[in-house]
Amino acid sequence: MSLLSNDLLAGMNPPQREAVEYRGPALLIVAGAGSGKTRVLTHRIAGLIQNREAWPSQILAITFTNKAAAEMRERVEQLIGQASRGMWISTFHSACVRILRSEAERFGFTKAFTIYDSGDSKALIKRLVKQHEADSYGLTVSSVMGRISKLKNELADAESFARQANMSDPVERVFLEIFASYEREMRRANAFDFDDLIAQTVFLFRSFPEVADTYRRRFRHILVDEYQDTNHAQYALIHELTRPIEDRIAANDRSPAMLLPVMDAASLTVVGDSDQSIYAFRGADIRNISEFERDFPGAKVVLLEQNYRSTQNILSAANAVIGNNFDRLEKHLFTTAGDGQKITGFTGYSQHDEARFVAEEIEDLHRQGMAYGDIAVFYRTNSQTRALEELLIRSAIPYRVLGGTKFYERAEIKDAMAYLTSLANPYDPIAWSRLLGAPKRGIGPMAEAHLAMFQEAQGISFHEAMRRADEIGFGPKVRGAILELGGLLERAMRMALGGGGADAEGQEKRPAPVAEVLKLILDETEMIEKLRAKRDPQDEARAENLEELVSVAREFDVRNPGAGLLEFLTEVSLVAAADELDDRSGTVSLMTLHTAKGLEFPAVFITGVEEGLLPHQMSVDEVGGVNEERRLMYVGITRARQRLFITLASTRASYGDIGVALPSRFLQEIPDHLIDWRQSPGEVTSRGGTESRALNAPRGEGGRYGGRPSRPSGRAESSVAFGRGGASSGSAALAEPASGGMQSALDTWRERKRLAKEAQAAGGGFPNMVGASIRDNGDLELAPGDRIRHEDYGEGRVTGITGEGSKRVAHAVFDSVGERKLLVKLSPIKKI
DNA sequence: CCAGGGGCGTTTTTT
DNA sequence: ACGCCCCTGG
Repeated sequence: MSLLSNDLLAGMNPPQREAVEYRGPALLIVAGAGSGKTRVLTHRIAGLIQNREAWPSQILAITFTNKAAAEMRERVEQLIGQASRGMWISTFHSACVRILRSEAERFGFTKAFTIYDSGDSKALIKRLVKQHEADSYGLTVSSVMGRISKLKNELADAESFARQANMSDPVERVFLEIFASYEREMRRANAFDFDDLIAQTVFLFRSFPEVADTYRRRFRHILVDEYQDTNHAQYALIHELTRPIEDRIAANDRSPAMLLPVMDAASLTVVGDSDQSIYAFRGADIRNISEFERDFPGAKVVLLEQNYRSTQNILSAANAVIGNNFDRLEKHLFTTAGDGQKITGFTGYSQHDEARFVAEEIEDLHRQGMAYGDIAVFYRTNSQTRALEELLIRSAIPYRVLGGTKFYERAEIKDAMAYLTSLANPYDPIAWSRLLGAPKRGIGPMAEAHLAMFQEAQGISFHEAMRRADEIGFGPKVRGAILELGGLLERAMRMALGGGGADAEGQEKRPAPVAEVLKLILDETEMIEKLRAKRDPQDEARAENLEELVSVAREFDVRNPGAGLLEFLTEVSLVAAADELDDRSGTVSLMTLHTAKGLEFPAVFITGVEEGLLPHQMSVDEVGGVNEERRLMYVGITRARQRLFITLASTRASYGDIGVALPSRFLQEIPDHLIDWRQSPGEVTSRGGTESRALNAPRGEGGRYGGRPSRPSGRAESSVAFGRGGASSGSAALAEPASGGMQSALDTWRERKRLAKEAQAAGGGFPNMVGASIRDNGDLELAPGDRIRHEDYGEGRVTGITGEGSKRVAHAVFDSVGERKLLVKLSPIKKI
C-alpha cells in the first residue's frame, strides 16, 4: 500500500523504502557508509511534497556543510522541480543566522551583527588574556578559547559557569573574568562567534516562547543529516523545535495542568552512523544518536546496511577495522558488487618516498583511463601535504588541496573584508581595528586607543569617532589620515546603503552591488597597487587574491540581485573546506580525513598510516581517543569505490627532525589477505632501511610484516625503483633535494609551490605550472629519442614532448620503471 | 611609526 | 622547518 508514486521508490531495497515511507513523530535512520542515505532523505522530502502532506515552507532539512546542503537541494529539485523553493535546506549555522538576523533586536543585538570566525575570536581573547595577565596563571589563548567554546557547546554562559565553578581556585576566577568580559565585548561589538550562533538561538527560543512557537508552527518536518555529529547545543535546538505548541493563555493560570497542547510536535527524521562520528573533539556527542529512542519514545528505527559504493574487499577491511571498537552497535555492511581488486599497500623509507609512490600510482591509474578528478589523497594532518604536493608538482599531476589555509583566512582578504564588515557593523572593534592598519597609513596603536576611548565615552560608532578626530587632538599627519579614512568609510557606507551613484530624481534606496563597494575601497586605499609596488614575490599573489575577491563579489551580485552586504558577509563567514569541491574537474583532490567525510572517489589513497599519526599521538592519551581515530580510518576506507591504497613511511620528519615511524595498529586490524603489499613495512627495514627490524616490527603477532616476499604483481620490478633502484641516488637524494648539480638549480619549495599556484590560476589547464622567472631545467632541449638520466628512475629514453615553454612535459620510458611523464622544468633529469 | 631580524612555538582534526 | 610575534634601530 505504497503511499508514494513508484518512481520515488524505484530501485530501492526494503529498508530504504521503509525509511522513505514511514510516517510518525520520530524516525532514526541508521545509515552505514555508502548506503544511499542522501537518496533516502531527498526522496522522503519529495514524497512529503508530492503527497501534499506538507508545504515546502514546512520543511527544514539540516546538514553540516554548505556543500551537503547544496547537494541535497539540487537533488530535491531534480525530483520535484520548483516545488522545492521555500524549503529551508541549510546548515545548522546558516539556519541559525537566518533566525538570529530577524530576531536579534529582541535581545540587544541588531540584525547587522558580525559573525566572528575563529581568528576574530582569537584576537579578542588574546587581548583579554593580556589585559587580565592570565598567562601568569598558566592560561593560554588557545586553552581559554577551547574552554569557552566547549562551555558554549554545553549551553553554559559566564553566569551559569560562575554558579558551579570552584571560586577558591584563582585560575578559575581569572578564567571566569575573561569569559565574562568576552561575553560583554561580543555584545558591545554586536557580534556572535560560531558557537554563539547555535547557543544564542537556543537561548532565544527559551526566553521568548512565542518566538519559538512561530518556528515550531512553521517547520512541521525536520530532517537532520549526520546526526552523530551534533553537539549538545544543536541537540537542544532540535529539541526546542520539536516541542508541541502549548496554549499559553491557559498557562497564565499558574496551573501547569492547563498547559494544553494545541498542536502536535513537528515530525523529526534523523540520519546518522555512530561509526562515522569523528567530531567529539568539538563537542559532538555520540549519545545523541545512541539514545535517540530514549529521547523520542516510540521512535521508529530503520537500518540501512547494504552498501552501494565499495567493493567487498574494501568493505571487509572497513568492517574489520571498525569491529575493534567494542562500544558500538553491531552493523554488517555488505555489497553485491563483488570482491574487486585488493587493497594496495606501500611503505616508503620517508614521506618523500611515500609521496613518490602516490604520484606514480596516480599516473598509472590515469594511464589506465581514470580521470584525475576521480582520485583523492587523504591524510591525518595538514602538514602532510608538503611532501605530497612536491611530488605531484614534479610529476605534472594536477591537484588541489581542500581545506588548509582558506582563501578567506588570508591576511589580505581579511583586511579587505574588514572594511565591508565595518560598514555593516560600525560598532565592531575587531574589524575596525584591522582596517585602521591596512594598508599602513600612519595610524598606530596609540591613535587607535585614543579613538576607541573617545568612541566609548561618547557612545558613538567608530566611524563617527573618526569623523570627529578634531576633538581628540592628534598631530596633523595622523589627524589627516584618520579624517581621510573616515571620509572613505562614509562614502562607502552611503553607497552600500542606497544608490551607488544614482542621484537623478527618485533617490534610489537600493543598495549598490557589493563588488562596487569593494572596488571603491580597494581603489581609494590603493591596497592592490601598494602590494604590487613591493618586491616580495608573495605580494603579487596577494594582489591577485584581492582581485579574485572582487570577482567573488561580482559573482555573488549576479547570483543574488538586490542582496546587500549582510548576505555577502554571511555567506563568506560560513563557507567551509568541503564546500570548495564544486569544480573538481580534472584535478586530484588532497584533503584531511575529516574533510573527506561525506565524499566518495573511485580511487582513494590513505597516507601516513603510522602510530602517532593515525592514531594521532594527541588522541592516544584521551579517553576514547583511539576509538575516534579508528572511526576516522573507517571513514577514510569507506570513501573508496574501487581502488584503495594504504601507504606509510618508516621514518617521518616532524618538528624539523626525523624520527622512526611504526605501522599503525589499524593496519594490523585489516586481514592479511586483503592487502597486496608492494613494499611491506618489514621489507623496508630489512633491505636498506636505517633502523633495525626490531624497532619497526609490529607489536603482537610478530613477523606479520617481517620479510614476507612481496606478492607477484604486474609491477614487481617497479618497487625496486621506488626504494633501492639506482641505489646511489635513491630516496636519500630526494630527502635532501638541494644537494648537488641538477638539484641545486631548483629553487626552494615555497617558490615552486607559489609558481605552481600562479600558473594554475593563470592558465587553468595543467601543466602550465611554472613561471618564467625560475632558473632551472627550462632551457633543456629534449627531443624524442634522447637518452636521459633521472635522479630517481635512472636512465631512459624520451618518446615525446608535449606542451610548450615552461610547461613542457617529457614522455619517457625508463629502463627500470617504464613509462613516465615529467615536467621538464622541475624534474631532476639530465641529458646523456 | 615601521621594517627587518631573531626567537619561539608549533601540528590534530573544523562549523 | 616554518611562520608568527616581539623587539630593536632607523
